[in-house]
Amino acid sequence: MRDFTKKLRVLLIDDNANHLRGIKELISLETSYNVVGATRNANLGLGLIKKYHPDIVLMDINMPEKDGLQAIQAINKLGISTNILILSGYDDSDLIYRSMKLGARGYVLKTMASSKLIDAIETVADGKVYLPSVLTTRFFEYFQNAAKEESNAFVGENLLTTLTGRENEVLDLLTQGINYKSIAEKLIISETTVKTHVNNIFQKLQVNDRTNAVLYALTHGFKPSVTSQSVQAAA
Amino acid sequence: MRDFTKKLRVLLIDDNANHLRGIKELISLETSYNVVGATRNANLGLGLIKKYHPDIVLMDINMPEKDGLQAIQAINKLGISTNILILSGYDDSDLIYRSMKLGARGYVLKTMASSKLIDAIETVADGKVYLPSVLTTRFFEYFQNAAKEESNAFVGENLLTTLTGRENEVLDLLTQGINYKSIAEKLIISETTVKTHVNNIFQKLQVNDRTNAVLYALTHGFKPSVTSQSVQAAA
DNA sequence: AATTATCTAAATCTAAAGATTTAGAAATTT
DNA sequence: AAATTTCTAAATCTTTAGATTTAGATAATT
Repeated sequence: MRDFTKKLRVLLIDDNANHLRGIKELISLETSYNVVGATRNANLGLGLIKKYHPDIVLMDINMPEKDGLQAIQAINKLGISTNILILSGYDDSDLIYRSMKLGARGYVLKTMASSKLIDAIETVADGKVYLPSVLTTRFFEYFQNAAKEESNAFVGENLLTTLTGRENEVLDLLTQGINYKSIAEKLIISETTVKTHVNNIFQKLQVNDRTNAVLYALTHGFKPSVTSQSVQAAA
Repeated sequence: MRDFTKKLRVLLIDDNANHLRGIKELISLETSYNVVGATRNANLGLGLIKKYHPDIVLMDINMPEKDGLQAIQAINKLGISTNILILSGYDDSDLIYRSMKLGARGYVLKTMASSKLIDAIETVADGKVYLPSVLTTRFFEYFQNAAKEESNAFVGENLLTTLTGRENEVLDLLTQGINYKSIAEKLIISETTVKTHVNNIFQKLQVNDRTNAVLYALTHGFKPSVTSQSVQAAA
């Protein structure tokens, strides 16, 4: 959670000197903000971020070539908990999408009212995400599709529930592509016992070989019941 | 896209008679809306939806028991292009999450200003999604996690790119858990040829058996290059 | 024209996987 | 106490799977 007793430290990156000045003035009007730096160059910006660890980086995406997107990646690779808010002149849904995918936390159009910009800064500083509604829709629909696929994995009875604890352990190792011998070593039981378990698994999952057992497991939400895992770690 | 020459047909469902009346009046003030029905019962609402095919269903989620969530599912099962906007007294992030997962397109708190409600209706009617910022963040982060996992599948060189066309076809069938004999039949080549291909695949993917080949394929974004698929469909 | 990549195929072999039956020990449930 | 489930194990057998070598026919490239 954000500390409201301290001023928000903001860094500006915009290759257009006029914009840079304008935004700086606009933000300086807010008493709760502190502009720790302003630069026209993405690389210089990176250095300043390393130096000052700002809470928010306000960055223009329409900088020389595709520097903007690369800068987002570079900033996130620093491992600093800085939230990136993108400023853009264009309402390009695909550009926003890519920016967000690379790790930006908000997107504001330059044509928007300045109150919206403050709104966005507050939202992003608060750890939340600020997006145009078109993009909210896009991300949501991505989620909904994934949720649908996920639920498809659970239609009908899930045969995985019929497996015993030991069978789950064996299936876990099968899904890692391990052969009988190694499974026996890992579980410290004989190879014939493993075969017995595997055959029981096949019958329960109604398959005839390990490949289909693994495929069944992966498409039906198999999650190993992390039993003896810690013990095996040493092996 | 929405047809702006026609009035938006809105249906209301809220078990509280006072709320129902209030919302109805509020919406009736808007000249571009047309309330085609208002009911206090979710089941009755379902009937009205079937009858009138409204553009928007404004529904209270806090109805008797968990009827609200079930109603969302029921409405979507009708296969009618109705957009559901949820009204709720509680700012319960998890309830919103589940509502949206089940197919709602927007969520508005009853404590919000009426202008926000109109905003939400417009947004949802426009085919977009309307969400509180907390939820926007949640959905976005879901997306970002997925995107990260996806990109993890492509770190380093992807050995899948070294496969020839035929090898891709064979691998495709391997990932379906099919054995040598059936693969040979499907591709109308001899079993020994299939073995040759499979061995070449193993070497290229640096694995020793089909299970690991399949696992490699699945974790590295393998998408069969849909070549002779149509031909095999008959087999 | 020569080289290389790809697809095809056979033969041979070894190793691994899978099927099936039987059975004892321990833990759980009825 | 009796019955059932689970985990263990062996023996035996059949069937795939996988490794390796060799090689002819096209197709694509240089």
